[in-house]
Amino acid sequence: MPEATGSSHTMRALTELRQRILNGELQGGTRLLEVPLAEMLQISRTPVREAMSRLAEEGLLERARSGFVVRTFGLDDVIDAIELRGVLEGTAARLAAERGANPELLSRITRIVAELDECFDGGPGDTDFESYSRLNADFHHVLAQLAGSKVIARELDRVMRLPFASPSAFLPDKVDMVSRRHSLDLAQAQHREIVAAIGEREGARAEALAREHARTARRDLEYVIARKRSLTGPVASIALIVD
Amino acid sequence: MPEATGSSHTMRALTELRQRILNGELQGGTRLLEVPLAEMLQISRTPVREAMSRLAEEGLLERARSGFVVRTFGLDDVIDAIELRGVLEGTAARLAAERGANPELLSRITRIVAELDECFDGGPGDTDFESYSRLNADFHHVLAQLAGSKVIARELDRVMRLPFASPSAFLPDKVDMVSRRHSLDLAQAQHREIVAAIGEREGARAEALAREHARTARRDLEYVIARKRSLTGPVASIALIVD
DNA sequence: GCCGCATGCAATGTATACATTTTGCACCAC
DNA sequence: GTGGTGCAAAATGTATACATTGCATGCGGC
Repeated sequence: MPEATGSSHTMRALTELRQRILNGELQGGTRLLEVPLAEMLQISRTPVREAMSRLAEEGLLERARSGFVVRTFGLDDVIDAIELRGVLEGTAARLAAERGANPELLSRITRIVAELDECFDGGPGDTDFESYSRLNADFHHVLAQLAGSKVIARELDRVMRLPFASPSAFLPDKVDMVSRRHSLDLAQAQHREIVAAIGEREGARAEALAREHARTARRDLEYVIARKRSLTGPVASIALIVD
Repeated sequence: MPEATGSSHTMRALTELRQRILNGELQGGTRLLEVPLAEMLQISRTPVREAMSRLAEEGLLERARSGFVVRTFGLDDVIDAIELRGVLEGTAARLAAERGANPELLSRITRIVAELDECFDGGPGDTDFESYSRLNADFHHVLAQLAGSKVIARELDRVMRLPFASPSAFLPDKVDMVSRRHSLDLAQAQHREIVAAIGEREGARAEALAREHARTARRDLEYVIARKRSLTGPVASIALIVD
């Protein structure tokens, strides 16, 4: 039985299309036609369809009456997606606190928070952005699982897979590190508080903290927009659309 | 250009497979093989794949390393899905209140609540269950849109499409109407309160009420389980698995 | 001039042949 | 007995030919 999830041509089509959508080459509202895409990628229509189907599942495309259309994201949608992530993470945190979190996961997330601290240890101007970004993603991934609910974790993963709703989408990077270090400090303090609230089984507090944490991401987004600074990551085009 | 969304063979496969999953003929964990399904449905593998892809999008199937597997739902998952619906509806209600709901939608949902009242007018034992169920679905559908957020509405629709998370899944039906009339009365009172809170722009209250409303659905579910009464609707098998 | 139908084109739906790959099973070596 | 390796078969990945369908365009009648 071959891999149904990641065949070579399908995977390439998936990767290429995703990239072209995220970098703005395929703008929102664009209708995707099988034949031209197949010719462009030098493959047959079949893997193109398969790839488009998966991108619809990811939320980057939507099915039209016929075929697929690139989903349109405006500033409102980006803000709502961040809000939604906050709500879902709040729910995950609350349920984890109420039901009692898996001890192994709880110690794992505690360790992640400690490792996040270490990213600042190199010195004030020597923050390890790459490590921070990766560990931050780990934190949110473990948080999604902490409620012990497949349903919650699944939907949270879905929402976080939208690139502009990802926990690291608008993180202050090296360029901003000096002026916006306080944002990272705040976020890290929130990480600690969320884990503490879950450990102390204070559900309501854990939920409120997780929501507030997402609002930090929103403030980072607003900073990016205010500065009209183009992003470097996969969210580049979104930031432009948003602008 | 033909219809990409609802071709005959694909649609038939979609309908048949969905039904066989929901009625338990295809149990959770079952691996779906293209060739046997194509033979069973007397069509080729292509529309079978298309249908399975859409069922994965609906959340009834999940992609395995190879092919698709029927998603497993236990009692925990059903409860979590209802909780999730409550959280999302709470968010929709809160945002609608905070941002100001679309007046047209607000009057529409107000009217739906009034029409729900009329379902009881026929007399104590003459409640129109069909109408109530339909109007109840309408209420929740409009509520999903009331926040004016495509992102929220989309995710809410996704969750509600899971048959056991639908607002009408465990509604007391004719059989229970006498003994469980109070459940419908409570739900209807909550409908009114939610709309009122949104109209009065009390976000936190609207959110809390919507969450509480979902817990009514959870109590209905628990009643069904406690009575070990098999359901008649599309959720029949789920209720059995749950049991 | 306008309405309506027919026709052609374009795009996706469907079927099927073939390629690729995974996986289960058996056999052999250790 | 256990583990690994290889082979075979089954299942999906891929390509492509053909069917179907919806839309646009143009012509003809009214």
